[in-house]
Amino acid sequence: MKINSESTVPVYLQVANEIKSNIRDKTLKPGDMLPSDRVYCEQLGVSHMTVKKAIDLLVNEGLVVRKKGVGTFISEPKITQSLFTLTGFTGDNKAPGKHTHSRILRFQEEKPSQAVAEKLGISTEDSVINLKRLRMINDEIVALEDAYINNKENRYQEIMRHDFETESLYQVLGEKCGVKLGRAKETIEVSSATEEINIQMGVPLGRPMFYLSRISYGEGEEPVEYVESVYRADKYIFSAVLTTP
Amino acid sequence: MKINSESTVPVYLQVANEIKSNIRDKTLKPGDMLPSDRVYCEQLGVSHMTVKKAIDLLVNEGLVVRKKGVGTFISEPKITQSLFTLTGFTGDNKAPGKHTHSRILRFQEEKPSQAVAEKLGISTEDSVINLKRLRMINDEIVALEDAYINNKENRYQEIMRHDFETESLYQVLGEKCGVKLGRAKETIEVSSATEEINIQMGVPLGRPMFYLSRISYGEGEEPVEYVESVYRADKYIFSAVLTTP
DNA sequence: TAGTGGTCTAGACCACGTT
DNA sequence: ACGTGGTCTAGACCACTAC
Repeated sequence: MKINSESTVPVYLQVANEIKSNIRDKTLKPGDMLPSDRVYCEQLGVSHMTVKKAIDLLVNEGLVVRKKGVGTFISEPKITQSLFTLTGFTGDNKAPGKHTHSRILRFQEEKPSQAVAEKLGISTEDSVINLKRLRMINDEIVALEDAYINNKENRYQEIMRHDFETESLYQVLGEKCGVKLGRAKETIEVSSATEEINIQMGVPLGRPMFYLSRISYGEGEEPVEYVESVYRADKYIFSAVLTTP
Repeated sequence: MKINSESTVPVYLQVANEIKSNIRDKTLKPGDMLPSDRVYCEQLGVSHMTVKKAIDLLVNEGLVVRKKGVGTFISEPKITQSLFTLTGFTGDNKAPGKHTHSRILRFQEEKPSQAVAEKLGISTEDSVINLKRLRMINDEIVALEDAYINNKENRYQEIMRHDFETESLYQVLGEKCGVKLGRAKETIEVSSATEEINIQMGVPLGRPMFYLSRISYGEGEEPVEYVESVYRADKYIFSAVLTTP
């Protein structure tokens, strides 16, 4: 447990590696608390800022989680989710000891923005249903989903009569609206948490996040929904089974 | 262009937003250089460390790129790549004014590790061909690919006779080995750049990266290759077309 | 040589959660 | 009240790049 300040390797990196090996050696388990920043300062003889930078590295790797006023903890393993399934978020996360629910942030019929209208192949005078939900697993916010359902000619008006805190959108679409989703185009990128994400999801600013964008089509190739989602990158692994045509 | 130090909004965030709006207002184009850290310090009346933290935010968002001893520059837009295509990296990035090539880091026949053998459904006594390549677009390193090809009973020995700095692995597999890839299982997660990535790809430590893992199967459902890839998250958007069975 | 970004310190103050 | 992490400073030194 020594820092070599003569080394070309930055001190904060030496500290980060030191803590990493501490984690491995002592076989700390998920949920365990680490020594505080100040303890590391004394033990390693470096400044507060340097320890902070080192631990920030581990946070961005998803190894540990910091809680203001409480401490730093070894984080839980990541969740694996299919990129696209008919069951969606709800069905995808059915497992023993794991319960999911949603908090609705917005649920209304409206006229689409130009961008949304283009994605759905409709006009800005048509109707869409906007459903914006926080997604939770075991009461922890893990994702934010902002869905726009193509409601041209009020074809899916039925949707407005459901409660999506508990019901699954895909289930209602399939069972009540008679739409089978056959195909989807999806893009995935990484960006950092915006102020809105910070407020809505409680994720610190600048933390890397998955940004997914998806257009789902019915069996007749007509666009049914356009979704923009943000997932916590420290908690998710996405999986896909791909076939070549 | 003022900083309100009384605000509950952290100064570094105000600075980051200030710079963001500067970027938008002055319509700086990709490749343009930003004012130096010290200029921002004076203009905004904040310390070096605070400006650095603000700009680090933008760097992690992929908005700007820092070059040691040179300056900070507006970054180029992201590359979109399919999650899985038969053409692979080479074919996927064929576009006017865009040329791709590879640098081979390792290319050898060997006995697989336990982990690789399991993925390919073979024994550690069988043979695999390990092909590790840096992937470049316009001479810039954008990915590192580490592929293990199932060479049980020397079925694809042919591969060793090719030069994968210029040739495409999938093309050789298809045309010379008579293997058509029919299906693939892929996982995608985000983690930060390790020391190896830092050295091999020249990406600063801790920067978020896409980590992809893929097993590709031939038409007879036998595993053909196992690949672990790392992509620069500031440069890539992945896209997929998904179908429900 | 001059300018750039990168690291580091010692100490300050804050907001937060637990006790 | 106390300990936690979060922010911020003023100044220092370094390594790198360009001229």
